[in-house]
Amino acid sequence: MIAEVIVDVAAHPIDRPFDYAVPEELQVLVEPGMRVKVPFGPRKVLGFITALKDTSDFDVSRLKPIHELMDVVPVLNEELLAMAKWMKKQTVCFEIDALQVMIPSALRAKYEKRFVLNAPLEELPEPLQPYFDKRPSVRSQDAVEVYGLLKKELERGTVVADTDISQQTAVKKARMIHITDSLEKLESIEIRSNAKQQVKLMAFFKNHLGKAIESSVLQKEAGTTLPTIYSLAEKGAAEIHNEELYRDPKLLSDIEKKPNLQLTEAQQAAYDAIDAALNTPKTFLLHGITGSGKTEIYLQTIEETLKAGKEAIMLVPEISLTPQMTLRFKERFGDLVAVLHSGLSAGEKYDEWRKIQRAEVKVVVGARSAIFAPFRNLGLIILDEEHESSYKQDDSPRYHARDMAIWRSEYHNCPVILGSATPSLESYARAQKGVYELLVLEKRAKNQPLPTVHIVDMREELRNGNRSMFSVPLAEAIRERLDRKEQTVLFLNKRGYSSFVLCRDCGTVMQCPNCDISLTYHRSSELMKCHYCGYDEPVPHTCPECESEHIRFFGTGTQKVEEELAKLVPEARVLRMDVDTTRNKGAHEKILAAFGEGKADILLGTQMIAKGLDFPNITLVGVLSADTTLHLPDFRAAEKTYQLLTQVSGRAGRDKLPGTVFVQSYTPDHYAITLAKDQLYEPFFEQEMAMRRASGYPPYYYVVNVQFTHEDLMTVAGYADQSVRFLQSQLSQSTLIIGPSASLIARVNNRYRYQCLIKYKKEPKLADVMQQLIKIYRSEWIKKGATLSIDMNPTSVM
DNA sequence: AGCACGCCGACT
DNA sequence: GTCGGCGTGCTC
Repeated sequence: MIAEVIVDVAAHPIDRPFDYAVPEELQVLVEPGMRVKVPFGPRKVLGFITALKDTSDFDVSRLKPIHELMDVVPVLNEELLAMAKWMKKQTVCFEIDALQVMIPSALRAKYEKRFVLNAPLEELPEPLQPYFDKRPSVRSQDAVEVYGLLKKELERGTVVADTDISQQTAVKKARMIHITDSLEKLESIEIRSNAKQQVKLMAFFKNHLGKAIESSVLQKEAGTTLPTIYSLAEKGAAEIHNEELYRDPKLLSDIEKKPNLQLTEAQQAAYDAIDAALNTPKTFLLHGITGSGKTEIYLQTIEETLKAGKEAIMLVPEISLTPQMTLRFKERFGDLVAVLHSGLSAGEKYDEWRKIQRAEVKVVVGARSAIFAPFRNLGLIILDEEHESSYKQDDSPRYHARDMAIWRSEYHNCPVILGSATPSLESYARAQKGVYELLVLEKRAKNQPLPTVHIVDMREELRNGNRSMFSVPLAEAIRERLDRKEQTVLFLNKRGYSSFVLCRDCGTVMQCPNCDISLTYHRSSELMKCHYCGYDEPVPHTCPECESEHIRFFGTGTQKVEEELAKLVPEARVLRMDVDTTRNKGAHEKILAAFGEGKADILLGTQMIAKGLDFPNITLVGVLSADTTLHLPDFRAAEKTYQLLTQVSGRAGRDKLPGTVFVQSYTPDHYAITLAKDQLYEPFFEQEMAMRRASGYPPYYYVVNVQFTHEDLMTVAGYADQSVRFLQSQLSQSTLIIGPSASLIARVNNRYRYQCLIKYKKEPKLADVMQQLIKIYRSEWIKKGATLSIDMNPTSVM
């Protein structure tokens, strides 16, 4: 028996299956999808079995045997193995990367070099002996001081090198105390009256008959110690076992089950359409304005799916994956729900994943990578906020969760729901063409009116002599809310406001010496940091160029606004939410909870407050500058601005009190701003489509971004130029190739970056041509220290 | 990617 | 003479 193995080496020449002999004793056990340890050249690596067969094109007598089987149950099933192959083609990535992204990070291998003793200890030179006298091997990193000696011994053969392959986390085991369920038995046990500890514990036992409690929890709750527990256990009051345990971040027991809500007519219509298609691989685009009750439709269609004995995946953007959000699912589906999000430790994620693999849960709620949940009988996939760019992974494998969802829906014959208040142009265009079925919710579920949006022309403010960040009408509105004890949310677009140091005499902005980007001022550490390469230096007192002392610190965007706000309304209680104040685990939730409880009048924040903020007392939303996203050099700038404004406006007036929104802008007539005012999606779509058609961008054209990096500017420019010429010769006439040109950030970590953009409508040879380009790169440029990265359908081209 | 092999310069 | 620099080529 022969196994095809994809080994854990991400490099072009290795990116294909290697054949290995399956040892006799493993033949009954092996299955595709299991991980194996295999010899690969002079070392050992981890790999995935992708197929089993009886013959090989390779010389069978030279096949090496599998060294060790890492799993008893496959970690990937046939579906996911097939999906990885497709993903490799689709996204131009290594197959091993596609496989790795599908399993929890805890199962990914860690490699550690070791020196293993291969002769009697006495044969080693004296200084080496202490390293081996307790153990037969020593970790490479623990023996740095004696590398020279070890090298000699390696040559003599008294010591051999080896790689230790381990995974990060294993199954968690715990000591569980099972209290007997028989009160009689407990009462029959005699305890000496001076054994006070035991008496106390016995009382606890009597109150918790038949329960199983983890030993450490029991010790805390009952105020006892392990020996006491053991003494009672010996008398028959309890049994003690070591058991596998899930690291359950939260106990579900206190969550109250909640019934379905009554659907509105529009919701019902959408629900019926999906319900009728539960066994077809159809994609729906659910276009519902903010607050139109999309989630209730999700919940009820999931319920139908479960009734049919199938499973469901619910994807949400990472930032909306808040406790309130997941609570709604747990209220409906109880412990049939697994939640996967970045706040979990690797071990916790692994446990949630195991629940899915063992079919103990039926619903997964999670961010992007939850699309790989190893369900076998998938009945429904939902992507909420489908336009979010976080559904696309921005490093290899550069996959889009939407594409993966549609692939799985075809495999399982089940529908996909793409939900959004502001669909991506791609999806809406597909819905118009009939590729997706469009479902529309035009009204808010509780029939609240949309908030009133005022656009404030900041040029006018400036002309009237107002140079602050707050326009007169916004400032007035804020004061009004303070008087009425209502809440305000102020939204600051972080980009464009990042904090830098500027010399007011010569205009110098401090730059990173390794990257073409300005350094960011970090107040907490008093350092200037580069966000691209990690470089830092102390904050200067004088300008490094002209030695002037007139240097100005532009504080973090939100910090600066906070200071101005304090001048404007000194009496207001302000909560600030940005990367600085949410760095600690749980800080995000704490700030939101505090705001929800009315502990502050104003919440000031960046992107992260645009989503999921749902408090009845918010009646005012201020967007301090709508322009910052609008003028980014990216074809999606208008789309992103429209989405953001709609999203942010949706935070106001979600309950009984009507909401008001102020959008400040220097370009108040731009269609992305005027049309977002009344959430006129269709007209926005039409207008933006016209722009895209004129400039040849998605959805009219597909885009591929090819980026090159090299230490030397001329070299990388040369390679980019050769590539463009090669691509032009291979691709069809109608395909446009833009560039090569320097990337927006032309240098990162002392490497110059060049890119070109391929825009095409139909290009059947594209995958082949990209492979050929990789071949050229492999045979010539890679040796010279260049890198090449290919991004199919990038979300942004900056 | 990582590791071994192999061929040339500067040291004991 | 040997140690060690990194170019080249292979990995079932």
